[in-house]
Amino acid sequence: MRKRPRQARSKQMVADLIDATARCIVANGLDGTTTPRIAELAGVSVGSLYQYFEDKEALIDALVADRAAAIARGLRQLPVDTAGNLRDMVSGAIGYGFALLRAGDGLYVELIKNWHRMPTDKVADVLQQHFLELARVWFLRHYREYPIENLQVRIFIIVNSTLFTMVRLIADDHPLIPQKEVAEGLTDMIVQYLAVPS
Amino acid sequence: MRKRPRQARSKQMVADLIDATARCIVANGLDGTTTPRIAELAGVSVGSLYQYFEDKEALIDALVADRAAAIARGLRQLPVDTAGNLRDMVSGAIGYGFALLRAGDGLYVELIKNWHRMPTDKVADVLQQHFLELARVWFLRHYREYPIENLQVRIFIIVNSTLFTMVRLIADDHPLIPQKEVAEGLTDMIVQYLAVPS
Amino acid sequence: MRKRPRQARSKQMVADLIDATARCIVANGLDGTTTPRIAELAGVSVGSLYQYFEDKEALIDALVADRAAAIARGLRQLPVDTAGNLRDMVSGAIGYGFALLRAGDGLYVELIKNWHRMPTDKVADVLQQHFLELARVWFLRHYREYPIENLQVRIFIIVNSTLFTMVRLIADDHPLIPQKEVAEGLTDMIVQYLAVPS
Amino acid sequence: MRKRPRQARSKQMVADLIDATARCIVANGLDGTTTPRIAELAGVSVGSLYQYFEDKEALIDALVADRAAAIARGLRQLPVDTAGNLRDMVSGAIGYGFALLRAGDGLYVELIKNWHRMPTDKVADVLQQHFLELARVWFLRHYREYPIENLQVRIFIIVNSTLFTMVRLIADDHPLIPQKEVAEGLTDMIVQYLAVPS
DNA sequence: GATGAATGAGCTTTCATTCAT
DNA sequence: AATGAATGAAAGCTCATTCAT
Repeated sequence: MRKRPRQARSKQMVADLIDATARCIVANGLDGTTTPRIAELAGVSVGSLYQYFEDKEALIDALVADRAAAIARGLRQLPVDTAGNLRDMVSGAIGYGFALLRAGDGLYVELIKNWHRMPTDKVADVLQQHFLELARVWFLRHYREYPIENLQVRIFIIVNSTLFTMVRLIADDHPLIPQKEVAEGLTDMIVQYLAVPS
Repeated sequence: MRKRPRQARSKQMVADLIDATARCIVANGLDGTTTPRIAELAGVSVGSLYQYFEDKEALIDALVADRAAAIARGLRQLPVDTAGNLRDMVSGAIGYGFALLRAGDGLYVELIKNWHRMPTDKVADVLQQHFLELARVWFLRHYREYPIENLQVRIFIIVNSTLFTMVRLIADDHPLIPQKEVAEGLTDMIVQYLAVPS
Repeated sequence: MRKRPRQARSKQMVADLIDATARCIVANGLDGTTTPRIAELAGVSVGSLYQYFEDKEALIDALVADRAAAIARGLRQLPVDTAGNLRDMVSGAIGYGFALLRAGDGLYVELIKNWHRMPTDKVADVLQQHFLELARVWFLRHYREYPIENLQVRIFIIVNSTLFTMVRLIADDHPLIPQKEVAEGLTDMIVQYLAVPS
Repeated sequence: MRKRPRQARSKQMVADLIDATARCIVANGLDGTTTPRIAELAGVSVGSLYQYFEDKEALIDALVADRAAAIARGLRQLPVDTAGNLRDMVSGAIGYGFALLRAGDGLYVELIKNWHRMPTDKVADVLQQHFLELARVWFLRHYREYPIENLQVRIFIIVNSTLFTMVRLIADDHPLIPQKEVAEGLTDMIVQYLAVPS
């Protein structure tokens, strides 16, 4: 960001631009997202866009950071019963994940599809961190001597496996497999993988 | 293809163009792959490119089809001991997968990163078909009444999970986790997932 | 038009582009009229051209519409004595037509030559409408029971005959026949054709 | 023509190329007529095309010359009763003209539409010459002292008027006026114009 | 600060023509 | 003579970015 928006108006402008970027991606896809279109959707001039953001990439960066934070907030506020059953936790997380991806008119799906063109894969990082923490707490309660350092690898594998399997399913216009079965399959796989100490 | 390559020279040209496309993708990424650059790398004029391929997309299609066929051939020629141990089979497949992705200077990684812009996701399909067949044969030998229809879902999950976890790891310039650990983790996860009948 | 010209500068730009298009057609013919050439003649970049016009066709459309309107205006302001002699009216119209076609350095001739590639044949339509109206008024005054519905066919024949005969004459670099004789011939033909009720 | 085709095979090739050009224009319009397409339709290579014709223009020239000759032949073989009634002669000629234009799948219409891009307007010349001759004979029989030099102007006007009025009507996909009425109108106009000595 | 007109490099694609075979 | 692969200039058009107002 070129300039810290100290005044309310500036903050509003930044927020508007990020929001317009999201709407533009939803409407036109990432490839169809152009700076003139974003500016138009935000109701400001292209010039203003460049007043607040170094370039187009910075704007998308900001959008991703924004959504990553929002997701992190959402995850933190999710009531998690760390005393409960592992399968229920995993199943719940996967259900929440599908719901999240289906929401936002495909914004998240489009962003994850294009993760390699994104600033940093902040969303995946956020999810990785969150579930790592969650798993840590849960295992601390249930298996006192669970090898924690191993957990990081497992979470990396689980988060990426789940995320991209979900996206691949959703992105398929005529999927041969129903979402419910994939959700159950993923749940089975994850629970078994986590439950068996290496 | 616009013109069927009848003569030896034509066949060479088609092969050169596909090869140049591969090198261009490796060198410039899919977004940086332009018709002038491909033509230059192939050492021919842009016009020649369009003598053999309807458009840029057709050229990339041809590359993908070519590599998909090569991978399918490679997989078929892989010595597979269907009488053997499941874990060894899975571990071997994952090792082979990592080797394949590391080879070709990142061409496959770049193609899989951009799966949603590819002709059809031929590579993923090839892998899915192959492993589905493999698993079918193996389970027929070892668990006579394994629920086969469920296998399709499992293979979908496994192929996508593995593929994208691998790509995400390789695409990360400074991965915190060594490939060996991810390979072992994936193997664990898959073996357990496959071994337990639902 | 992509962008409505709100500011004076924009209006000037649109006018300049249309003017440059006219000059380009005059200088290079319709086939030699390209977007780079138009932009160069207008003294702006190609990009600017596309800020104001959807595509090349839209620009040519605008030029034709502009000139059609100008011609319509010119025709309306022509002092017409509907009480007067038919031959004088026709003769005057033909003289005016020749003068118009000779003016503009051949722009009109080039446009009419290419009528079938024009937006709609706006120029011919304009002329047809105008002369239809004129003829209607004149005949209403002079022959109370002239078969009006027949008039439409006659005007169609007359306008096209006259227009293309004139253009063919003017387009001929070394015509064997002087314009004056063709003008008189056309006048004779039209007057006789109109005067005799079917 | 680069080279006089002395041998039968060469003559055949030239004829084939001209025929292919005609078919190409009919199928793709003049703008869609490219040398590769012509060669393909003729069943020869582009190289051969350039062996017999200087360039694309020369080929189209040849086609026009060929058809002009054919039309001239057709006209000469038409039984004309120079002793007969003028209106019948004109009416017959116009009917013949419409039939000719409607025939050939639109080749003649396409050529006349693009007369200004044609070698020379050979077709119009042919028609002009023919009708001039015809008129001369007829008038010699009926009006001994008809001013012949005036006839040239009249024929010029009549041929162009008729030709382009017809083409404009045929080229209109949804003409408001039926062909029959235009044919009658043209006949009326021409007969009156010719009948009245200046 | 805000604007939006203006830019221009660069992309994809076409096609008349040539020339080695 | 015949072939057809190869050429490359040139077209239409896009869009991230700048800068005068």
